[in-house]
Amino acid sequence: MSENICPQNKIIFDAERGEYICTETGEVIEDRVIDQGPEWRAFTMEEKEKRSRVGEPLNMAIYDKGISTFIDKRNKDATGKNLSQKARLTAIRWRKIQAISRIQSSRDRNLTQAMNELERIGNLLAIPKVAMNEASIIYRRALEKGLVRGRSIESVIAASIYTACRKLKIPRTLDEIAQYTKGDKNEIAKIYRTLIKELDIKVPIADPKDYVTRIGSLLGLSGASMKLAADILEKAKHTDAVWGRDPAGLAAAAIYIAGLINKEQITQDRLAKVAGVTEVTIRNRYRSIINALNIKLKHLP
DNA sequence: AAGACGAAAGTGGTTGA
DNA sequence: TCAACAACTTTCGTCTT
Repeated sequence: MSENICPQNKIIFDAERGEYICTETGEVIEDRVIDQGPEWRAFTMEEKEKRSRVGEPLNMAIYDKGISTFIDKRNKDATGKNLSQKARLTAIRWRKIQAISRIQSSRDRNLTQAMNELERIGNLLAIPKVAMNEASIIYRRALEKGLVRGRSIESVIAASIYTACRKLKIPRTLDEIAQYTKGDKNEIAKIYRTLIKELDIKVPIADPKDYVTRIGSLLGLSGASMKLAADILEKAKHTDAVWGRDPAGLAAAAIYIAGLINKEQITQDRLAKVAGVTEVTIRNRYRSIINALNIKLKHLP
C-alpha cells in the first residue's frame, strides 16, 4: 500500500488518529486504519488460537509419549531388574532423542509464535523493515540465551522491537509499543534492560531531536519551526536542562518554544497528547530550556 | 471560555545501606 | 529488605488572553 508513495522508513503511524503519515511531506498515506485494527488483532488472535489448537494435540502426543514411556536414569526394567548392556545403550539413545526432539519442537513453536507477534505489532506501528529484522535477530539471540523462559513471548518481542528501534534511532516510545501488548510498559522496560545487558547491545542515547520531526509532523508544524526546535535542542544539549530528561518531553518543549518564536503557536494540550507527556512536564522543560539558553520571550520574569 | 501557570500531593521504579 | 530519591503525573485553584 504505502511503499509506493514513500520510502518505508519515512512513514509513521499516528495511533491517536489512526493514520499513516509521511514524516517528510506530512501527507496522510492511509487513514481509518484503526477501523481495521481490531479485526486485524482479532484475526491474529484467532489464528493464534487456531494454531495452538493444531499445535496442542501434537504437543500432547509428544509429551504423552515422553511421559508414558519415560526413560529414567535408573537403568532398571519394570520389574526392577537391571537392564542388559545392550538395552542400557538403547535406553541412552532414546533419552537423547527424547531430549533433543523436545527442545527443538518447543524452540520452533516459540519462534513461530514470536514471529507472528512481531509481524502483528510491527504492522500496527508501521515499524520499518530494517527494524523488524533487527528485532527478530535480537529475539533469536534472547531465545538462545534462555532469556525468554519465564517471560511472555509477547513481552519479549515487544522489548525486542523497542530495542531495535532504539538501536536504529527510530523514534517509538515504550508506551506506543506497550499499547498493543497485554503486558504493561514497565514489564517491557525491564526486559529491554535485560536484553541490553545480557546480549551486550549498544544503544545510542535517545536524542530528543529524533522526536521533533515525528511530533512536529503529527501536528502539522512547518519545516522552519521544526528546524528551530532542533536547533534549540542542539544548543541545550550540554546543559542541565536536558540531562536525564524524557526526550519526548524535551522535544515537545522545544517545539512549543519554536512555535512561540515563529508565531505558530501550538497549545500545550495538543502537544502533550501527541508527545505522550503531560502539560506540566512540557512547562517544566520549557522553563528550564529557556533559562539554560537565556531565550527572551515577552512574558518572562 | 480556553489556555497557561505552578503548587502540592501521588506514583512506581531504582538505588544504596 | 526498605527507605530515600528522581522524574514524571494528577489534580486543582488562579491568572491571562
